Amino acid sequence: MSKSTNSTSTKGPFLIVDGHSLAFRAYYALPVDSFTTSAGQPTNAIWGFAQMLSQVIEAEHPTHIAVAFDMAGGTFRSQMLPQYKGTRDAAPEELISQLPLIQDFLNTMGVTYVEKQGYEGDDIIATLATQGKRDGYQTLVLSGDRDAFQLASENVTVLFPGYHFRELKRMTPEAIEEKYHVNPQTYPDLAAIRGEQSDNIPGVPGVGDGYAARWLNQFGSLKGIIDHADELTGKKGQAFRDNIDQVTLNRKVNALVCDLKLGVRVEDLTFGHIHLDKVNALFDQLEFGSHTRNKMLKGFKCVEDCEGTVSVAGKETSFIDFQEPVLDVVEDDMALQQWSEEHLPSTQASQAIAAAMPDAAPVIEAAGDSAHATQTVEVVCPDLGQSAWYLHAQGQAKPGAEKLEALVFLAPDGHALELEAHHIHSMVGSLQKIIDSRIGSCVVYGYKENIHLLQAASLQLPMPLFDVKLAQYLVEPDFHAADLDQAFAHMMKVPLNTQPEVEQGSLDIDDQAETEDATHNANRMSLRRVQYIKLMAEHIQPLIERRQQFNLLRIIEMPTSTVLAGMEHEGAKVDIHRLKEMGDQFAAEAQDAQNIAWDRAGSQVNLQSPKQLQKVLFEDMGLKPTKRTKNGSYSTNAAALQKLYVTSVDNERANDFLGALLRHRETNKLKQIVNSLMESVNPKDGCIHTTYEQTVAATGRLSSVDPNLQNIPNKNAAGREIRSAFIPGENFETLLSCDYSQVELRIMADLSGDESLIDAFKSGADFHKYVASLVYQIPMDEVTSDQRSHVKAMSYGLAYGLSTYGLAQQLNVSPAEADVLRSQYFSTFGKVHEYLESLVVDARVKGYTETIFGRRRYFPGLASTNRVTREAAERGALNAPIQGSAADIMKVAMIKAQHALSKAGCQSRIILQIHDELVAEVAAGEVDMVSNIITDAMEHAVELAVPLDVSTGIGSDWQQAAH
DNA sequence: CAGAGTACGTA
DNA sequence: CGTACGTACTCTGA
Repeated sequence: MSKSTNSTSTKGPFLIVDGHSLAFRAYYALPVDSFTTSAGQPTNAIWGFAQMLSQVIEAEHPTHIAVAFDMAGGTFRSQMLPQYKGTRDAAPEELISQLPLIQDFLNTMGVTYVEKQGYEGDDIIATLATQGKRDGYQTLVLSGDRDAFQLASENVTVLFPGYHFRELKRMTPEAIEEKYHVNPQTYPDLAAIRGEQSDNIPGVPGVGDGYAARWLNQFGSLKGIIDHADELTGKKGQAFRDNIDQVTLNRKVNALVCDLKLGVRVEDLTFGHIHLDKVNALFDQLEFGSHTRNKMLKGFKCVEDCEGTVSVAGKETSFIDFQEPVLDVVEDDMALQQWSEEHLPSTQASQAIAAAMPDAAPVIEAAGDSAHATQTVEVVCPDLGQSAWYLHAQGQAKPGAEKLEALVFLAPDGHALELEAHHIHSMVGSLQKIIDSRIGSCVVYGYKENIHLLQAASLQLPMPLFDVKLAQYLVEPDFHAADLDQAFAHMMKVPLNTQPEVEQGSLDIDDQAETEDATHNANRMSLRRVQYIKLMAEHIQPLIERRQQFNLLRIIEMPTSTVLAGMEHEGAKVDIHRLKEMGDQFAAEAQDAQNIAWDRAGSQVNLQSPKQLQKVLFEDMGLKPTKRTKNGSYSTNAAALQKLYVTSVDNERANDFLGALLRHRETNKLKQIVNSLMESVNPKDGCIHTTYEQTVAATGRLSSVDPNLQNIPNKNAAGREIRSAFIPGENFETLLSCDYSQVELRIMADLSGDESLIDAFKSGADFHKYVASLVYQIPMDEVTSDQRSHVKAMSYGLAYGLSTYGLAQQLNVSPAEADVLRSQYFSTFGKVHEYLESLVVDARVKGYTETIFGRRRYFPGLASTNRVTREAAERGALNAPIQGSAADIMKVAMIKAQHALSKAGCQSRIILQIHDELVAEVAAGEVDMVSNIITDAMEHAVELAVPLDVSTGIGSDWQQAAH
């Protein structure tokens, strides 16, 4: 129903769409990564466009629609303003390629689109809006271009996408006045003063909407301000006077032409005849999924005269259906038992499902038979809708501070149960029984978080059937949602925080504040979230199935969650006094360095402010800058400072300053690290409980947050000292550290099948020295340390897509020398070269890369016409399968190690993972056994063509355990 | 007060 | 002009 009924117009609404601006907004609002067909055609813009159009049609029921497009080539504006780019010409190729598809889409929708050489879509819109007004239509202009605001009037409303693309703001004259304090007619004056960054139009520097509006209201119009320019005070006034020419030009450019000859009449632009079969055919071609498609078509379907069935692959489907669950109440154990028997899948059914699922450890044994685990039998995931129940735990999942607030169950029959904390406590026994007996058919969002939450109530959560969060990570590793709600919004392509039961709610700008009490609200959220999990699970399960990633999910990711949850829960013990000592010492050194720096600088510069440092170094001291930052300013990073330091020996004051600054940088950083570690120590147990993020790193690695224990200094002696604060826990004796040597290179050797490299690893000799002797064709004992380190850098650079330029810079040699090294290297290891090239080629063909366990990462950037973008994607495609396979292998090793430790009845446990290193705390008398178990698990996580080498060390702290 | 920019720690 | 991360700090503009 139209919301703009307070007008004298009776016809319409007439919807005018700024095609290009909308496509542009959609393109940048939606990740192109997740919207690309298997043939590499990006579809994010068309999807967003269609989605937005559908939403507006559903909400506004327009009777007439026109879509205006820019045409390629300049306009009269680009002639007036040289830096003005016709927005279309400035668009990225990935967007341009979608414009014809958008027009195809409009054709299938029976929507007319209009373009005119030499003019922009804006002018067409202005002309149509003028015609609509003249002919008595209630008119809506859908545009992300603020220039359209000048068209707003009693009968013309501009629909403007907000920060979130799908949130439309109704820009009526009143709304414009409220936001900008000027009327629509004056808006172009304001825009001319302020400028328009997106169109590359500079305004008056330092003057924003506020000042512009103040002046406009004081003098009535831009012309008025110019006439009284002398009266403007302050810096901003002067800035205005300095830029009058620019502003005048801006005003000419942003005036819209409203009397074009378009050859169409509004009455001919009727909307209503949709070619549904063609829409479906196009959407098939674009590989739009069923949920998203139906959601989108829902809007179009409500149009009268529209016949046909919305179908996907010939199958009748329904729209996203938020069926309200039946919320039951149980007060005691008995009722709970009864409820579970009545509504949850039977124990037998759950166990049958569980029986069909392999145990993690044995399957990994099977997978370990071959590096190419994708060839092992793929376990099939049962259809979730029929046989699964859903569990959602609400509360705080931070390790060491876990708190369970509520548990929500959703049964396959639509019955739901919500238990609050006090209930849970009194029913722990029966709850555990229910969970244990039916875990085989349970679906969760975030297994690891759920383990923590349930543990807070003394409940133990065995491995469920399916984890939506991990599944989503496997399907779209480059996307990371902050929470369940965001994940839902993203996966289902619906606006965030929209009440599912309220239709068309997303177009309201005046949200009514919820006045219900907090508890009730929290309950409603929990209930909604468990529904979200169900909908997401049903959406994502077929995708996992189609990609054959259920094994990866079941035998690697989910068991990894178990291991990580344990590590996080136990934490790593630290010597707090030792930390305090070090912190004080670093603080004193930093202070000392700062005093010297301040003395030499002659002022109290903030040494942590690059901006202030630039002034001191390059202005006051007159040093010659070396490197620029990407922003154009002069870099003050360590590398740049080091160079300055070396070249300023004759300038004592500057030299002293730089030396002190470098020292301050280093010690201050260490001070920060120590401080943050101290703040993270849990006072209850003296341990640091990090959180390992299992769904963040796009390659499949883990990351560590709050605090990050994967970047504790290790390169310099001073920093490495911090590791000595990590000690065994109370009932443990020593720390054991095991790390892989050159895993990534070994993976490359295996996957490339390069005999020379394989032999290099099999030889067991000093690897880099051995490789150097091959590359330089000299005996091993003649390899110089320079040669060894150059070859070492080359080897490591391989997996990063290192350029010869970068190599040269790192080795401090000429690019020519680096080039020679590279060709020598590749002629020695020809298959490695071929393999690396093939990674990129394959990724270009398939659109994604794959690790040895079938973990994918998509690279839409490979098809980009932008060199920087494309080459970055190429390096990513080179690196992802290698880094990712190493991550897979480490995960398998962790699972195996933990399995073996518990099987052997060891008390010892893994406490840290740093990508290629595991740290364990070892109980008395277990050193040899644990060392063997972990080493074995790591060495035999998979069998490659080369051995996996693990080096180990023990000590009374982490530093000593290093080797 | 959030976000961009810069810098820097790890594998 | 080297991949993958997380954190701390400053400065700026809504």
